[in-house]
Amino acid sequence: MESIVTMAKAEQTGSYKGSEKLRPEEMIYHEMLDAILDRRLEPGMKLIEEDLAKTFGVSRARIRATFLQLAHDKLINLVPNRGAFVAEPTIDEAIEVFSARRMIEDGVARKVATSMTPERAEQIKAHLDREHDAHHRGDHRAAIILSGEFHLLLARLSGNLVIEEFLERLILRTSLIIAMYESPQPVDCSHTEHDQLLSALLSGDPDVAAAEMSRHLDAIRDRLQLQRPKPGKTDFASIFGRIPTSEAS
Amino acid sequence: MESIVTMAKAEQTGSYKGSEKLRPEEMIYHEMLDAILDRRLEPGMKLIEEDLAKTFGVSRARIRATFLQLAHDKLINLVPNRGAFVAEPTIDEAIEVFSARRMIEDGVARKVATSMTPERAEQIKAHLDREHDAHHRGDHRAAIILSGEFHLLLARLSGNLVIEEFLERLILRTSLIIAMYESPQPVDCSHTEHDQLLSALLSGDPDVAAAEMSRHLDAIRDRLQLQRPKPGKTDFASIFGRIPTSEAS
DNA sequence: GCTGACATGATTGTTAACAATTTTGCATGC
DNA sequence: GCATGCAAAATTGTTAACAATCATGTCAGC
Repeated sequence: MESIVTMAKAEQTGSYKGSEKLRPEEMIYHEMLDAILDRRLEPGMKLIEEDLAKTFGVSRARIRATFLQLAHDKLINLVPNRGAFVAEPTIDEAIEVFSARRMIEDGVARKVATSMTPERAEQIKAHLDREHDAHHRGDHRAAIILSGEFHLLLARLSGNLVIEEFLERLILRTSLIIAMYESPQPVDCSHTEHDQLLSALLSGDPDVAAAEMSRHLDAIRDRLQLQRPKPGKTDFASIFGRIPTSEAS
Repeated sequence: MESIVTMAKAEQTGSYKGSEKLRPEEMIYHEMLDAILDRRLEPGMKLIEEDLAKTFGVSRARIRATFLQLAHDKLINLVPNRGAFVAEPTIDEAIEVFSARRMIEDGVARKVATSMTPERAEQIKAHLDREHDAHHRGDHRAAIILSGEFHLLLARLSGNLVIEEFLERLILRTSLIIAMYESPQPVDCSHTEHDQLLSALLSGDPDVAAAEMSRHLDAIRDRLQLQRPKPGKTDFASIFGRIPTSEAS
């Protein structure tokens, strides 16, 4: 899996679709990923097998296999005999994802800080340039994806493939969470925070690096509107503040 | 997912098979999991769809879906047009799994140590009793599984579902690694180490707890024979100490 | 005796049709 | 007007057959 990387690469060149020769199964997975993170597929939306099969020109069997992958990454929900729905991460889930990330990425920051080399520093700086660029272009979506890839880059530099893969999944979930809960006027300051993070990493002090990472992740979380559930299309319970018992309007 | 828990429960009562009414898809997943961890399915073994389908009395489609799940947990390898094979974790993979576990479980130990209550202590002690019991019964397999469940219990007490699920996968992989690389005469002292871990957790000091956890995980790893690859059935390269070029006997 | 092409069998990949289930719409009765 | 039951449509779940691919064994040629 290197979806985020692939996506970010595509962001640079423009469109993601068909920019590389992927096997159809991977292509479909990435297309759907793309659509979910881009909110063309809204949280809660029903995903009908046959429609998707026709859209992509493949059989339902392949769609079902893709569903299993997406469900494993918790980007969709699979309900027996009911079908597949774009995931709607709850506030509790969102909080747990950030908590898990802090737990893991503290360790990542520690390792990266204590194994820093000029070469690696350059790698990180090069990535930060791309982030700044996307931000100044006003390309919000590219900024979110590159921001995720920044964290993935650090995981890679930490030198543990297992952690890297796991974090990739968490970052995808985070992107979905951000898409769901971001403020109406997105105050996207993460690129500044990434600069500060680089400084902390360059200090070589693992405690400083970990503290900065925690602060950064908390900041992302706190910029979200995690106070009340953002009502989905039919979330009457939260709209009217009570458990739905009948269909009263 | 609560496979390990389910399996451990079954261990108590005796056989795992069919001890609970699971949906057939879950049943098959658990049966295969069971067989892999129990080494009835040896690492590298080919898994033929039709044979398994007949064995379990289901269609190939369901077997294929199960394969996707197992492959996602890295318990089998899926090779296009070739089929499914029981995973053969390499030494490097094994080391990375332990490294990742240390990274995560250090944090788990910290959290559990700082949130200990008499009730939770009792929960842990009760589990340790079961471990000792299995050990004195000489039930090696139950001991391995309960040992894994001990770590999973701590993850649960740490209060993060994301971490818990991730760690469950890593523990499953660890079980496979242990099955592959354990010493001929298994010196299974982990139950003693778990006692020490409990002491460290009860101290309430997060640093002490984390240090003990690291020591424990390193100890498990160091008890394995991770120096040279354990030859599979047809690993002539390691048997004869050279690259295979022809079929010379 | 060894190499390589070829045919054969085994296995995976794919498709389409059928069965089971759920959802939707409509009519009926209160 | 509203709930209930029923029928129809839509959708998922399952199966079996077919196509494509890979592994194996055989045999001609050198």
